[in-house]
Amino acid sequence: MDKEEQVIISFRDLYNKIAWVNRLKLEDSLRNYTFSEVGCIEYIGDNADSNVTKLAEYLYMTRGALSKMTKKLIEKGLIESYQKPDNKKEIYFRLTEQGQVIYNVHEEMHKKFIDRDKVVFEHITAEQFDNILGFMKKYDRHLDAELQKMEIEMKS
Amino acid sequence: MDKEEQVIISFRDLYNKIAWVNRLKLEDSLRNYTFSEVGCIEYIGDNADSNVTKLAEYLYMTRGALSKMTKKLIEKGLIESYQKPDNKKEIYFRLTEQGQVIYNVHEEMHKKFIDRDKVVFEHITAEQFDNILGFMKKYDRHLDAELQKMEIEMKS
DNA sequence: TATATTTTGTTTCTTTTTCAACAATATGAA
DNA sequence: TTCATATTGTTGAAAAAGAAACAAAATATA
Repeated sequence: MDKEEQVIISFRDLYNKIAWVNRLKLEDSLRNYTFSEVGCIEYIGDNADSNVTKLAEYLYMTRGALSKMTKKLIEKGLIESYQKPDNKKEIYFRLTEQGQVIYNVHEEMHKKFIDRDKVVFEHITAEQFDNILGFMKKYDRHLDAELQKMEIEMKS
Repeated sequence: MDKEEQVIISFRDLYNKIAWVNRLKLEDSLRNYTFSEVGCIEYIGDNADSNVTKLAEYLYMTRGALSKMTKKLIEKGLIESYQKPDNKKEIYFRLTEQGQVIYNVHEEMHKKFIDRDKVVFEHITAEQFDNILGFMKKYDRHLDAELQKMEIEMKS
């Protein structure tokens, strides 16, 4: 296995472990909400005028799934929907006060995760940080190009 | 947002995008199998004496889910189960010939992904590679310690 | 403008996954 | 050994999520 492959594999395994640990913690402190629901609340709290389509893209789920999820969150009183006078099609969401409480709990947890993992970054220099961030940006752009290729293939 | 947080967020977003792109490609070339099923076949192909419990840990799913999934894969003729003379409880899996075909397709796809992303690693020095791998290893160990802490908390 | 195409959100049906209880077996402790 | 505890795999019911078809509205095209 060459270095590239090693990095990619380690990258995947590490991400999965991080996600797993954080998910356990998160589901422990927000017992009545699923991981997806918390993600949904997080996105709505961070993005004005979020709708089903954007949520689906962010969470890598179908619009159908998010249509149901937002409906449930409205019933639970965590979010509310609204529309704009010039658009009768799109339906946007915002947090209610109760939803904001959940959002804040999530935020706190998120900060705790960052804090918990600070030690790992201890001996990393500013230059190394920039290297890593630069690398990830490059990878991200590369994938965007790949996705565009795939879209073109799909159409033909 | 400080550098640590930036790295973690970018890391998450990048991973999700990689997983998304590769999943689309994979589901396109293995149309009759779900992503989880392919992961299951991959693990069984790579690990001797794999059982429901190990599969569940690897895929971050429940044992129940894998009990059903392996049952289905047996019905489809992709894997087969066996036991050892000295253990009447544990049930192990191995690939059938047909399962090996799926495994090989997955392997090829995996190689293609690595190859597709080679350009991103072009200007990375051997030293940088070691830095990155070292960092990920450190992070991984850190999380293992965290998981152990959580286990101890659970018991009390 | 008129019409075709695309986008958006919802719904129904089906599949996947989880949850939680369970029996069978293995392991550990007295 | 014997008995308590832990592990393993399975099951049925419920929840979560995907797939596909659809209507309504927005956008593009002619």
